[in-house]
Amino acid sequence: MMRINKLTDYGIVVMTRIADMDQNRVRTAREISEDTRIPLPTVTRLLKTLSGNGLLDSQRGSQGGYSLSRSSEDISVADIIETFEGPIALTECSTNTCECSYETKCSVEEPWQKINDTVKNALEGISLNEMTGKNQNEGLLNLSMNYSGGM
Amino acid sequence: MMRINKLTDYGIVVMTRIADMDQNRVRTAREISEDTRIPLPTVTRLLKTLSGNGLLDSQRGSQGGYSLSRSSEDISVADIIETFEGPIALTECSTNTCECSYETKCSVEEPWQKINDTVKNALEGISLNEMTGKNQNEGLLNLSMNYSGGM
DNA sequence: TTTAAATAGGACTAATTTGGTCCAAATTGC
DNA sequence: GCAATTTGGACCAAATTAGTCCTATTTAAA
Repeated sequence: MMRINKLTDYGIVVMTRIADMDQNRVRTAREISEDTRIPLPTVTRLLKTLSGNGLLDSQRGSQGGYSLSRSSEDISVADIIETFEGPIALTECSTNTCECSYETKCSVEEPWQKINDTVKNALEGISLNEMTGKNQNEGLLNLSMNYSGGM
Repeated sequence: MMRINKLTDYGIVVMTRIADMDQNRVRTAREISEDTRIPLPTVTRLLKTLSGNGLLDSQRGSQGGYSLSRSSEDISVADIIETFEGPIALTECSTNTCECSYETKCSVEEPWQKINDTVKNALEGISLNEMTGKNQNEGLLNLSMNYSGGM
């Protein structure tokens, strides 16, 4: 059903949660696990991935924890997805130099590029801040898609 | 990597191939397999799915085969994807009545709706005709995305 | 009326990916 | 030194996906 992975989904939940909380204090994996009810080992892994990719800052040791590496306005949904799934691309064709096994595929390559770009733009346009509860029901998420193609 | 499934990808290749060919004659699974180099059993299955979902017309028996059920301008990439993967939705949350296991997830639901709509619109905007070799390099695929959101 | 060429439907298996857990090491503050 | 954390990586179980195969049905033509 053309899904993002469950872990990516959790990743967004976790990031949203961190963005929602007081920014003056780091959050431990345990706290986030309790808040979100996602099992601790899984949260641990999510946080490691997120900090490894620079979306979170981490502080080790006692009193350590995680915090956003930059403002929630400056983190996009695309950033989070790419952290877990690599470059946003619906087909293999569009990522690397296409090694299509079946010849016809390649005639299809260019349209796919554009499709992917569109999807990517859409996801880059949503900031983490917009995912938080802070600005609910204010119609802040105002996404439109103009298609002016056809023959 | 947020992919569509391989079979869906093949499905698009197969549809593109059929659209590319002479429309006055039906095509057999065997022919399409030879053209695309996708193994016959797999092609067979793809074609069954595509005709079962109304994207192809099928004619049984000797001299039978498959043909587009409507003009290639009237078949979108979204149609093909949905045939293989069901409704286009990046998260489970957005398909059915959300049964989120983790409470925070739901605050995230509405933004996801919009994200999904955007992706869906993008894919509905690409016709099968535009995927064919018929109109290469004519800049026919003119997709743009306007994001007018933010705080 | 028989036969050959097709599609239709569904069961089944193998391969791959994903989700989730766990352990040992390194770091830090008290 | 000790306790609380993150870090890194290995590992297994579960779920999904890809691919194959078999049998029935339909149709055109010899």
